[in-house]
Formats: sequence, structure tokens, C-alpha cells
Amino acid sequence: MKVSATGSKVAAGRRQRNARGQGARLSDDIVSAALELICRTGTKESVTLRAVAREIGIAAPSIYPHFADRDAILMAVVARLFNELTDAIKAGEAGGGDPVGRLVAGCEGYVRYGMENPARYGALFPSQRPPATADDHGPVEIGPVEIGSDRQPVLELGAEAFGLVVDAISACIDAGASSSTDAVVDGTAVWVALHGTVTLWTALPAFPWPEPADAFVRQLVLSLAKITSPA
Amino acid sequence: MKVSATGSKVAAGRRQRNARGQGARLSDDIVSAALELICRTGTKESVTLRAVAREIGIAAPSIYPHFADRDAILMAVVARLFNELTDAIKAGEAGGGDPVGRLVAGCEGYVRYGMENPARYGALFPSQRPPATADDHGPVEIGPVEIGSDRQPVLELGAEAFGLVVDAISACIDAGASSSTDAVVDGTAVWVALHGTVTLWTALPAFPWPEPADAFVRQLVLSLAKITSPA
DNA sequence: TGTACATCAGTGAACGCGCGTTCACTGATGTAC
DNA sequence: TGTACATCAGTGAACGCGCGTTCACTGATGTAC
Repeated sequence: MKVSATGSKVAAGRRQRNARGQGARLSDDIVSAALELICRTGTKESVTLRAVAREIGIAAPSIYPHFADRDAILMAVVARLFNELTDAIKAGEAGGGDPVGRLVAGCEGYVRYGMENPARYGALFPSQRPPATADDHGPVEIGPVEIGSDRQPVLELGAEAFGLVVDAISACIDAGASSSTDAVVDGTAVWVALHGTVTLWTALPAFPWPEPADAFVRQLVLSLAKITSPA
Repeated sequence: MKVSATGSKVAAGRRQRNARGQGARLSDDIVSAALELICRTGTKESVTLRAVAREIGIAAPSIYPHFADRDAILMAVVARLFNELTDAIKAGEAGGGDPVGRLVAGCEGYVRYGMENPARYGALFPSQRPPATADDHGPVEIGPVEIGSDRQPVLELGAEAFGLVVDAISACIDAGASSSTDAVVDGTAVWVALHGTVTLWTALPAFPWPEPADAFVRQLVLSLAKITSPA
């Protein structure tokens, strides 16, 4: 018998009705079930109202009092995942020693989280790209454009994770270990490289990636954060 | 009236039947229509057999003699897109002068292609991530895992583009302009950074990205390719 | 203390939609004799 | 030269499925009087 983070039962046939006043627990179970589906299938696509309901053992319409639609569920999932990612960076940093060690270890924590949880990491960012305003061969009439409504919140939610990287670089600058003159720009470069590493590595596992991953990440970070005196 | 690359008509109501012996033209039109859908919607998801057929003006079953299934269509689309990406890199390189200039310009061409054609670039790589063998909170029974069948070919198709980057770095090494001792590993680092730049930039356009993009890319490449004497 | 009532936390059937896929078919065009 | 036939390049109707969403409903539990 599986038990959700909130303690109520999940996925074992018909679910036991929450006690009066505890209706909100279903909200957590819905988010957990959506995350479970993402992990099992590797894609957000699998999160349909009916699949979520099936996973929990409720009727599909029971979701409506808790979430307006599919996007609202995904938004809650993304919020939970960004917390996990931030925690992974912090846990990494805690294992570093001096500022450079902390920066590198934090970035390794980021990449390790993505590598070990590819489905979770992949769910963090919107997969739908907006049509270019003038995509070649494109028709004049662009048609109904549905920007994923979970696009903007990613920025707010990801700000903390990004801030950790920038702060770690700033600490290196302050310690005289980095020649960077702009922690934000160089933090952006580091972030972009970490993201590319996670997404390409997990998307193309058959590519001859340099092993071990930690050493590869370390080199990336030392270069892009302009570290002058590596620990 | 729109005309496909092969000269036959596309999307204008009922399509005119191909002449005897020219049946293969429909194959190209199917791929073009799938690409058109991807560009218009920003996601491969929109490529359904029925949507493709609607786009061309044929009946849905008419696709079967040309493609076994949806994945076969997408595979053909990806092949076409990798050629475009490779061309973009080559066009960039052609605008560079010395080895370092060519490397940087080629990478700028890569990123420019991705930025200007986010839907096309996004379609190049499989969006589905494989479930981790031991995703946390995951159940013991993993369930039916559908690895996107377009996963492996990406490697072969992308090999040429990746090779261009590696060769450009090798040229820099040979010219004494790079302290790299492993063009493949450093090429991987560059590729990962370019990929991260394109995907994050287009996914999160509201992020305060450093402008101009070309200068950002240039810095990334100079650092990761260990260029010692920038042009 | 008893009881009527309100509220909570859902259920179950039904709708219309787009999808992949199958099946038997159609009509133009080339070719063998 | 005529004509029967094979082939090509598709069509149109139909199937069963999962989906989002709606609607009226149910049954347990707390609360006012």
C-alpha cells in the first residue's frame, strides 16, 4: 500500500474518502499522482485528468474542486520540482569547502539531480516553443498560438536556483578566486551549460560522453566562472 | 496557393492527384506538412496523421503507403532539420576568417538557427526522457516504457554537426590558438553550452539575457574551447 | 438530548471530440496483345 | 489500331479508444435549535 506525503492512501483501487475538513489532502495527492505519471512515462504529456484520477482511485470530475484544469496541476508539480532542484544545489554546496569548492559542488548537485531524475528535470521547463514570428516557410496567418501557461512562473520559481549559482560565483569573486567581473552574466553562462549538459546527456545517453560527469561539470564551471585558483 | 518544395500543391482544399509514377511526391509533402505543423504550434505533439492529412488535403489513410506511422514521419522531419542545422553552421563558418573566427562564427550560426527557428530546433531532439531506473518515489513495477523510436537516429544525424565543431576546435589547436588537448571533450562542452543557450533562451524569453546573443556565445566558445589568442 | 438541516467530499453516466487504423472501394493511366 | 487488364494513387465510411467537461446525484458528518 502506497502512502502519499500527506499520509492518505494512493492508487490502491478505490480510495478512502477524506474526513470532513481534510478535503485539501486530495490536492497533494493529485500533485503526487501527476508527478508519479511523469516519472513513469518520462513526459508531462501523460498527465491527463483521467490518468491522474485513475492513479489516485477517484472519479475524474473530483479533480475540479481542487484544480481548474490540467495546467494548474502541472504548475503545482513544477513548483514542487523547483524546490527539489534548489535543495539538490544546496545539498551539493554544503559538501564543498571554500567558495570554489562550494560553487563546483553546487553545480554538480544540480547536474546530478537532473541525471538521476531525468523525467523530473525535464518537467521543470516548458517543452513547447513559441512559434517564431517569422518562421521560414510559415504562413502569414499564424493560427491560434497557445503559449503554455506554465511558462512565466518558471522564471519566478527558478529564480532561487539561479540566485544560488550567482551568489556562489560572487563568493568566489570576493575570495579573489575568480576573475569574473559580472557574476550574473557568468552565472547565466554556467546555468546554460549545466542545463545543456543535463538535457543532452539524458536525451542522448548513447553519445560518447566524457566520464565521469562530475569532472566534466567541474571543468565547465571552472572555465565559465573564470576561476583563477581552483581549490 | 502554396506550393511544396517538390512543386505539387499543398493545403489548398482538395489536392490534385499526382501523376502516375509521381506518387513519391506525396512523401515530401507529408514531411513538409509535418514541419509546417511543428512550426505553427511549436511542438511535435501536433503532428498527428489526421492533422498532416488535413494540411495537405488528402484522406488520412493515404499516408500509410508512404510512412508506416507517425514516428516514421517525424524521423524524416528530423533528418531534414539536421541538414538545415548543419548548413547553418557551415554558413556561419564561411563568414569567419582565421580558425578562431571560423569556430566562433560557426557556433554563432548554430545558436542563431536555434533562436530564429525555435520550433524547428526543439524538434531536433527527443523531448521524452527515459524514466530513471530508480526514480525516487517510483513504484517497483515500472510499467510500459516507450522509448521514443526517434532517439537513436539523432546521434547519427547529429554527428555531422558535432563533427564540424570538433574540427573547428582542432583547427584552432593546430594553429596554436587553443590550449585544448582534447578537441572532442572540449567540443562536447561547447555543444552542451550552445544547446543550453538555445533551449533556455527560447523557453524563457523573459529572463534577463545578456545582449547581444552573439557576444554571449562568443564568450562561451572562447572559454570552453580554451582559446588563447582570440582573433 | 433529539432531530432537522447544511455542508463537505466526492460519484457515475453521459456528451462530443480527435485520434489511429481497417476495410472495401474508385477512377485514371499505362501496357500487353 | 483497338481493347482488356493491371497498376497506381488514392478515397470514404466505420471501428473503438481516451480525452475534457457537464450534470444531477449520494452519503457521511457536523451543527443549530
